[in-house]
Order: sequence, then structure tokens, then C-alpha cells
Amino acid sequence: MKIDPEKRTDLSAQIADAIREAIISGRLIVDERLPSEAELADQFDVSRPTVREALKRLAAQSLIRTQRGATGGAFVNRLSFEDAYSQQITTSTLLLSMNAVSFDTACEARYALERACAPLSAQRRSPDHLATMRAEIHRQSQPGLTDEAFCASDVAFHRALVDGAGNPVISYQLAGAVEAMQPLMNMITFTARDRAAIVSLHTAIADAIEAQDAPAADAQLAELERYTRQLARDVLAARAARVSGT
Amino acid sequence: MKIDPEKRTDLSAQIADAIREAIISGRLIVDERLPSEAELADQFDVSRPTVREALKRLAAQSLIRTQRGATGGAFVNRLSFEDAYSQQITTSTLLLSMNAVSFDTACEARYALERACAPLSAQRRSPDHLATMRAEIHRQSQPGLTDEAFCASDVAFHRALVDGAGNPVISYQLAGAVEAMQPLMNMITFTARDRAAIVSLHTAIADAIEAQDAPAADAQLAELERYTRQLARDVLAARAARVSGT
DNA sequence: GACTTTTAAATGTCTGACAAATGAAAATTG
DNA sequence: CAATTTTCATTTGTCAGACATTTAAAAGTC
Repeated sequence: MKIDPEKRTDLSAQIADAIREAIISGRLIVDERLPSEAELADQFDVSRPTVREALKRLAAQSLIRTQRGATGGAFVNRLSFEDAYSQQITTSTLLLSMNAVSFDTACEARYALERACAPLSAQRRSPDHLATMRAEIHRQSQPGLTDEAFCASDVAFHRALVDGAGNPVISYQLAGAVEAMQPLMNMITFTARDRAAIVSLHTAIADAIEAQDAPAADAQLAELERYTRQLARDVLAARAARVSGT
Repeated sequence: MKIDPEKRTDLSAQIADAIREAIISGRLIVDERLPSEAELADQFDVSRPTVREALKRLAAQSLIRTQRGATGGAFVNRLSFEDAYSQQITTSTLLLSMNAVSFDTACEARYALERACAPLSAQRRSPDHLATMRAEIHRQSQPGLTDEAFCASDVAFHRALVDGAGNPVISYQLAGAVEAMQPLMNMITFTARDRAAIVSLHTAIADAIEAQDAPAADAQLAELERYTRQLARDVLAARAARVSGT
């Protein structure tokens, strides 16, 4: 554990890689304590600040946690689903915004994956998830709601639908696909008519889930996808026309 | 940009959060240069090592890159799909291994999501993806292949299937679901008969994709899921019997 | 025995310094 | 003047040493 050749990368990056590899391979297990910073500095033959930079890299990925005090130190962290969710959402959001991913592409991905868990959701939906979906539908139909709040509620509705599948791995994988759409949807202005149409489709979806009617849920999701993509096309076209017509 | 209240978190974490927020919100755009470490230390009223720890945290998430020299510094990084892939895979793999996710749960998630992109893949599949699938099938049918290599080839086959959908967002979202299964699959020993059955199903899937027959692809994937889950159950049951019988 | 104090170990932070890389400006040369 | 070389300032990478803070266990006290 002291390999620092003449690579062209940072020492702190090399050390972080070495420790990360040890965690992934299982040589370091959950809740195991790493050597102290001073000991690591000795082992890798670098200074303590360099070790600290490496540890901060790992902390940023929630791979370790640190604790001060006599029995403190750096411990291998059990990566929780919650931690993974937020990382997933951050990465997905940035990926979409930085690579100019089209609304259409992101939308297609989102609905393709959501439709995949609709059958499971229909089969296993709990009263809890149904209540959340109904509550969000109610919020969406209230007048005076800002577009942003409408989008946020839309995301919450779809999250409940996904979580209804009762499979935490699916919930995790779809967290990014569902939440990263929000910034893109925020670019759309929803007319009262649009909102009514979406609320109606959401209601139909919730009804289908409640009735455990998977094919109906799939059909309504497909229709919602079609409507959303058409809406985005219209809004973008109108915006383009306004710009060129100035 | 100088808010460091009496929180109970690290200063470096607070600074990293502030800069990350600026990137996500768009106040810092791609390729923009951050102030030098000395300037950041001044602005946040902390020392340079503390700023450096914050920057390393961001670098670990590929949010920034650093460059030495006269015109160097830290730059907002365009998060590439490739970077996002590997982060996604690392996180998914750790999430599954650290939380004792059952084979069944992970398998259900993987196939539910894969089946979601089968129709798109059938519609858009390129000769490239088909060739990859055929090549992996061929590899899988060669005798003398280790179980590990067989699993790796299996992952490559499924990756090609997913990539065939031609939607980079889908490919990104599913990278974790597909690749994180590999360590779990590596715990299974495949008999010659098992391998033959899997190869046969893979061939049927590739045929369906080539024929652009989405329903057939879906059916074969469902069958492959059923077979894989049954296989895992059998292997685990046999292992449990052997342990209790000792 | 219960409570308080001390102490040691560990991380968090700071100061100051030097090394190395790198591009641009300045000096040199044909 | 143009091309090349040299110098140089800027910035990150690394190090050494120090002090502050937190924490739990050990020692001491009633």
C-alpha cells in the first residue's frame, strides 16, 4: 500500500484511487476504520495535507465519513440509498444541462423507464403511494400555482409512481431520470388548459394504479408522454417564431 | 460569496457546497475559470489548504478540473457522459454490495428497465450494436470460458442492447443497473447446460432486435429474467443445503 | 459508586515555504 | 524584421510544523 509511481496525476488522486479500490474490492469493509491521517501519510510517504485532500475526495462521494475525537478517524461509510439518490440527481441534472440534451431525448428516457415500473407499481401500490399521488394531483389543480411549483408537484407525483413499485433499486435508478427533467420542464409555460389536461391524465394514471390495471396505466403514461413532448415542441416553436419575428 | 456561519460542518464542505451550488444554478458556466486558490481563500476568509480540500471534493465529482501554470487554475468541467457512466457504475455497485440487496431485487430492477428500452432498441438498432451482440454471444458459447468472463460478456451483451436504443440518457441511467449486477452474477456458477440456455435466449433476443420485433424481444427478455432468477434461487438453495448439511 | 477532571488521540485549520509547470513577455540572434 | 531562446510571473502541487477543537477513556475526587 505504498505505490506512488511517476504518474502524471496528483498524489492525492492516486491515494484516493488506491483507497477507493480497496473499498470496492472489499478489502476495506463497512464501518472499518482507516489508519489515522498521520499513519496514512507515513504509509504513502506523503505529507498530511496531501492525505487529507485524498480523504476529502472520498468523502465527497460518501465513501468515507470522518469523526473527530479520541476514537475518531475516517471510517468506510455504508452508502445509503438516500446518499445515492442525491448524488444521482445532482449528476443527472448537470449532465443534462451541460450537454444540451434535448427535451425530447430526456423525455423519451424518462417515460420509457417510468412505463417499465408501472406494472410493478400497479401490482404492489400501497395506500401511502396512492395518497401521495392524489395529494399532488390536488395541488396541481389549484389555481394560482406558479409554473415552478406545478413542475415540482409533477416530479413528486412521478416519484410516488416509481416508488410504488416497491423496489429500492428501481427508485434509485429512476431518481435521476425523473428529477433531472424538472429544470427542463421549468422552461415551459403551462396554460390553464395544459394543466387541466395533465391533471386529467395524472388522475387516469392514479386510477389505473389503484385498480391494478397495468395496461391502462401504461396507455395513460404513453399518452402523457405524447402530450408533454407535443407541448414542448409547441412552446419551443412559438419561442423561435417570436425571436425571428422581432 | 463569503458565507461561513457557525455550522457544524467542515469549512471545506461548506465552500464546496457553495461552489457546487453556483455551478448547478448556472452562475458558473462550463469552462469558466474560478478565482485562484489564494483569491478564494481571501473571499471565504479561510486558508489555502481549506480551499484546496474544497476543490478536491468538487474534482472528485468531475465538477471542476485543475491545470497548473501561468494561465492555470480551476475550471468548471463539462460533465461528460463517460464520466457520468463511471460514477454511476461505481455508486450502483457499492450501493448493492453495501446494503445487501438481494439478487432478486437487483435482477427485477435490471430486467424491468431493460425491457423498457427493448422496443426502442428494436426500432433503431444499428449494425454496430447487432454485431456487438452477436460477438458476445459467440464468446459466451466458447468452452473453457471462466464464469467471470462469461458474466463480463453477459454485461457487454446487455450494454449493447441498451445502447441500441440510441438514447444516451437511457444508456447513462441503465449503466448502473446493468453493470452493478456483475458482482452478484459472479457469485453464481454456470453449468454447461445453464450457459447453453442463456446463449439460446440471447440469440433469440438478438434475432428479435434484428427483425425489429419488439414484442418478441420483450417476451425473450422476460423469459431470460425468469430463468436467471430461478437459477439464482437454485444455486443459493443448494449452497444453503450444503452449509446446513456439513 | 457516581461524578468531575485530566489527558491523550484524532481531525480541523492556519502559516509559511518551496517545487514544478506553463504560458507570456522580454531578450537575443540570424 | 522575424524567429528563436530566455526569463519571469502566476498558479497549482507538496511539504513541515504548529495550534485549536472535539471526543472518549482514564484518573482522580467526593
